[in-house]
Amino acid sequence: MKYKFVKDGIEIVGKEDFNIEHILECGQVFSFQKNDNYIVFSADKMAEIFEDKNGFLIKTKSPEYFENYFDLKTDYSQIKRVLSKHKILENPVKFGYGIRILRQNLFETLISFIVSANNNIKRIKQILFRIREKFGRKMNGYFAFPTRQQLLKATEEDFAKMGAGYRAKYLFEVLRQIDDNTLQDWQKLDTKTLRKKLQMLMGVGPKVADCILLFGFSRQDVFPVDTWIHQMYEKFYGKESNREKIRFSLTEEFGSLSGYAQQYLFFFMRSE
DNA sequence: TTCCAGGTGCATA
DNA sequence: TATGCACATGGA
Repeated sequence: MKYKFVKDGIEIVGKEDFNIEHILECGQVFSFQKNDNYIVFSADKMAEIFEDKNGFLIKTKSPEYFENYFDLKTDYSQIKRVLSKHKILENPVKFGYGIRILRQNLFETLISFIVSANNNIKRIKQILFRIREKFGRKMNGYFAFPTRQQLLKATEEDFAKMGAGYRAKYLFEVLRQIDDNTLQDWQKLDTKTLRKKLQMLMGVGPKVADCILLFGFSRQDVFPVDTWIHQMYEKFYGKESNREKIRFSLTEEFGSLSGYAQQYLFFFMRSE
């Protein structure tokens, strides 16, 4: 995929490997709005994405940040070629052709996916927007995602009032289990060790850990198994199984491309 | 009214 | 190690 930096941001040429609807609606991210165009918020940055007949314009004041965020240097055509050879992924890859796995802010990803547990996407988005509004820095026309220091001011009741439900306690606790540098420091760990570290955090089990690994730490060798993937697996492979076995089986099958495979499947399943 | 949503923590055997 | 249950909330 070709892209270039322009005056207002980044210009994406072509539509085969970049589709903003696929990217934002495939369940990997919750902080975005759809008006006439999509607007996405990440940490304290924002971008508005415009579509024209040749491709897309990522309008932003932080082009380098969003070049990384949208993973523009990775060749998704190649990934899709390999994955399409798996029977189960043939249609999902066609359907979600424009998906890219985002490289999201670590702290924001941690908080977001703790909120996501046993919750639905619409409500997850609402809760996270309230957290931004109440504790994030006011920017020009939007709110930044709060830093750990800002969120330390929140009480458990504050999180509950914002709709977090029983996860309010997890949020309150996890902020005190890490310090300001913990997640950055963990980047040097291998995936298996990092996964164990994450699961020691309050509200972080196998599924949430895998999402943080994939969408925050860019570890594409993990395969988050949620209710949708669980359903899909039992339907397609025709056998009952538990999440841990499914996770093992699918990471064996897809290896270093597990995370990509998972996103095409998840997006496809949810569309049906 | 009951079920479900990108599950996890905790008690129990 | 594995299983069962409780857990906030709101839409279908």
